[in-house]
Amino acid sequence: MKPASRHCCDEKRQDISPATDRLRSRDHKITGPRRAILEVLGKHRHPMTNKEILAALPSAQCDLATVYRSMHLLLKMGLVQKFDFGDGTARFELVLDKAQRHHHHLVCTNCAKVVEIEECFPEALEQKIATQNGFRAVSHRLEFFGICPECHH
Amino acid sequence: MKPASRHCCDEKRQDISPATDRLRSRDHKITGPRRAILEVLGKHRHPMTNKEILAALPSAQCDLATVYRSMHLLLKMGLVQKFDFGDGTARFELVLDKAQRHHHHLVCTNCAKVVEIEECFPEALEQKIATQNGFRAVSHRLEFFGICPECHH
DNA sequence: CTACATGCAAATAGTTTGCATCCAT
DNA sequence: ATGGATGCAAACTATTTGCATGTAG
Repeated sequence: MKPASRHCCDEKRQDISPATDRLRSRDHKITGPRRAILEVLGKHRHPMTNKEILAALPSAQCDLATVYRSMHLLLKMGLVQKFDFGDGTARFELVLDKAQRHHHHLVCTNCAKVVEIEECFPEALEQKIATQNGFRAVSHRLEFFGICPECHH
Repeated sequence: MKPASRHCCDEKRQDISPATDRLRSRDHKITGPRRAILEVLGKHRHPMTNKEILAALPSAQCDLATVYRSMHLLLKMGLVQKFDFGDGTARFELVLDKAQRHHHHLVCTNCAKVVEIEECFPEALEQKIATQNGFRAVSHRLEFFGICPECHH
């Protein structure tokens, strides 16, 4: 995945107040970096790496370590979802409502274009896998890869 | 995933000659390290990290870099399959016959026990996802996570 | 005021690579 | 003999952490 992911640049940006409210309610401070990071995530609604988030931050910016720490916090609070496209770099997406909580992606292995996928691994099948093996609290990690329309001549 | 993955130690070890034959046929040398690595993979039939492979090598061993280079080669030759359990470390499994080519795993997030899963994402559904988005050559990466029987008291 | 958050730099961990030497063919 | 393979060390990338300082509440 060489080029930075392509997004159909940033439609509907989200209101991040539900996120800041949640942070405040659990005694976390709403600092400049945190607010800026949430705004970036609310604006770019695609999986972003920590470096991409940092680069998208308005002028002043903050330290990369702060982005990492913020993502840890947001992840623990359930405010972002973490994705793994198999290239050794974590990506994050803001989660503000239940609806968008669990979903997957279709990634172009040539240009890194990302499409959000609503289909999911069949619940009944997952349940069967869990039961057959005596596992509890089973979840899955699923991403699709292929060549996008624009990349096959 | 703190502890090293637990395996129900190493049943049926596989004959690796199909692999060495294939390497030779494509003008790759069968060196000591390569043979040893293939034997380790044939013996431990579970996803192994490069470090685990190195550690499992008989006495003399070789350099970690050689393990990495060997896995690249074996992957390119289609002789191993690469898995990503989301902990930032690649894992590999020997692939000697078509049957075992594509499969998934159920991983205990507590003790790292790994169970091989035969179920797969429904082909028709994947095809639909590909078509709907105009993608070609679509594949998927899928792993299951949960708590194994021995880890829930 | 005070605990939590941040910046900075150093430390980790996984993986890759340059280069001189070695060895399978 | 000879080009690919290896060992060793250094380089890289992503991520984490210690510590002194800064600031939200």
